[in-house]
Amino acid sequence: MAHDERRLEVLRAIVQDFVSTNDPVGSKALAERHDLGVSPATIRNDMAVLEEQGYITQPHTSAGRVPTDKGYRLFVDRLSAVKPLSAAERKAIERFLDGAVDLHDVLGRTVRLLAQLTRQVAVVQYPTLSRSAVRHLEVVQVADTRLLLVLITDTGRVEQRVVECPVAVAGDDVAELRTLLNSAFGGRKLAEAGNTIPDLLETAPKHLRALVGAVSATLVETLVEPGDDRLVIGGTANLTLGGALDFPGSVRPLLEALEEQVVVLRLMSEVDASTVMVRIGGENAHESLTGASVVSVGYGSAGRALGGLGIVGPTRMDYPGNMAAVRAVARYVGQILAES
Amino acid sequence: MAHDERRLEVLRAIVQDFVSTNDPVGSKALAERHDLGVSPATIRNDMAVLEEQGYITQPHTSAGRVPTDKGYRLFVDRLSAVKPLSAAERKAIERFLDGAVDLHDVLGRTVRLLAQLTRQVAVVQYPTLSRSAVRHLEVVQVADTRLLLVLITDTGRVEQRVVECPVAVAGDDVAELRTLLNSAFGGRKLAEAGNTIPDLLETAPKHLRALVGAVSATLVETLVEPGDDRLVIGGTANLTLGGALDFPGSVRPLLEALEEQVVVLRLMSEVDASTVMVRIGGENAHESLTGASVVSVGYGSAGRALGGLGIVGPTRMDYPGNMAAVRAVARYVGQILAES
DNA sequence: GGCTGGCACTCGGCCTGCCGGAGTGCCAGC
DNA sequence: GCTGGCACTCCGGCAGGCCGAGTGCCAGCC
Repeated sequence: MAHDERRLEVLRAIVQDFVSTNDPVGSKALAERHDLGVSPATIRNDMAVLEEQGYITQPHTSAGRVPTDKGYRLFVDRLSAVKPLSAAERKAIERFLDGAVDLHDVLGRTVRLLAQLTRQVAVVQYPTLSRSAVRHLEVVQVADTRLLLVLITDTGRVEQRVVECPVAVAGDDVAELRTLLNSAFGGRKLAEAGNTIPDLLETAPKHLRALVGAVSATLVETLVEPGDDRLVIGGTANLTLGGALDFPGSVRPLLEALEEQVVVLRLMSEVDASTVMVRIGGENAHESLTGASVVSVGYGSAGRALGGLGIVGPTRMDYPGNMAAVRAVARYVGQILAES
Repeated sequence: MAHDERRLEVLRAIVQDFVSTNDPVGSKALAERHDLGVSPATIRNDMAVLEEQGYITQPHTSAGRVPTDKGYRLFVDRLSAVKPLSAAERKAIERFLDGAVDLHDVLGRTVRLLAQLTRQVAVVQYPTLSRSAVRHLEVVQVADTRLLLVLITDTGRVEQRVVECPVAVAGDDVAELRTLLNSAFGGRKLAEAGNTIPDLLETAPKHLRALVGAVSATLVETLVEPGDDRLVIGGTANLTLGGALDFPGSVRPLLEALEEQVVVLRLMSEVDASTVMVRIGGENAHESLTGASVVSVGYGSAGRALGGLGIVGPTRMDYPGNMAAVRAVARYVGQILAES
């Protein structure tokens, strides 16, 4: 029905206006700014229906309307077209990310870029260890019974762990251990590494067994634990952009949740490499995020999500623009990591 | 003179009261809360003098007095006794930092600990590369003409760089290169590494010269550039603790400066391992910090400062307490890093 | 000479009442 | 089913007045 059509059009107009002005939007202003072809009075009727259906709400009588979480949801699902990035923005992405010297640098630049592009808080997860493969394992002796195990993944991530050995380690053993480990784990996905350990223990020369056992135990602990996933966060200053308007309960709990990382990591673990995920306000499981929206997507190459990245901001955000930015940045990061 | 004595005592009382209550403090309240042995009227006279000398100021007529930067400076220099940490706090430091698995973890815990202890923003610098020594250099081939150089320092820091080689690298060359590099740089301070390069180039087997050249160039670039120093920041949520009172111009510029890192890195480069440095308000060179105070100190072992750590907060802070916390944490971190 | 109590003064914060504007809901008419 | 008109509501800002906190100054006292 043309009737419902227009009502959705009104909702779209409300969302757009409210996002850009940050003021509750009234029927008159809507009629002026948008070519809806009807009078304010008619719009009022539509608004009353929209409010009854729960898509919009009034902060108080005689204020304009504001979209609810449900309203934003409908907007994102049905009313927003994908907004292509401007040429300048594409250029900025390239300029920003090219010339990064290592993974740390790539992700650091990514988070700054995303924050700048979207004017929101940006979050980038390091490539998940469990989905990465071993490029190289290095063993360095630091003391008689203490080794430093350095893991280098195919995504360029480097992790280190100190391994306490049950017995003193001879100098020659280190080299032997190194080749042993690399031939056992090299090229393998870390998620599968656990399976090869029994084999490895069996075939290892006797004098190395204890050593191999200790080292592989550490290795497995390091990668099985999802708590070892890392996060880079940037643009927190953007939280204060909208004054106290965007986050009525102050930005404090949000900052705390971001620093805690646990909450955000859980979010990132749900990403998918092909579709941008949007969680609006109350859709977020964790309480500290119920006043915020999260736009996230996985990055990686060939459909394999290495990790997630995204933004966190007020529910009053430019969804189409931010979704486009997040997707574009993720693609580019995926490319860069595939190259190196 | 007993006269001046008391005036300083009044200043101390003002600082203490203002820090704990966040309200401008008046003569009457001062006389009640502190045993100054004189009447409010006398205190008023002293306050008038202190104000004339620039140690305190009135936000407006008929409000109490508030210390100026100069007042805090005098307080820190002459009026504050070192406040020993409570047993519980010492315990907390140990509990928090023990059990860290690697450098990243140690510094991450440190920053959380400091933020929690002081209720301010905490900043921890990674051990400076130039002051560290090479524990091990690892070379991994990623492509025909591309090597991954991994540097492990004696402080447990791991850095990686991709090296583009002028010629294709043979598999055997990698192992040779590795031993060569390690015998040349192993155990050496990175700051001196540059000097050994000419020697190294001369003694290197001919077929490796180009390779060695490329690798050592990357190595030097990595360590000479101070921009490669890293920072961990935590507790930014604490900036919002005092409401809008502590940072009238909003916390925005401060958050931006912290994320920028450059400003903070410069601060950290000036630390000294033996004395806690306090910069109050306008004493900070950078404009974004003129409304804040910084308490910092170097950490390390045996007088050698590996890096800096500290806190950033409002000028209205508990200087003695924060100085004690910063010093204690730095000591403990130094110990832990010396052990590993 | 320095301290003290008293007193007049200042000024910000808060509460009150008031008004205008924005926006709504409803209704009758087209 | 849309539209113009109208009465109603309620927020936000403004002016005025009061109160309290705090000061500066002065005369008197030790």
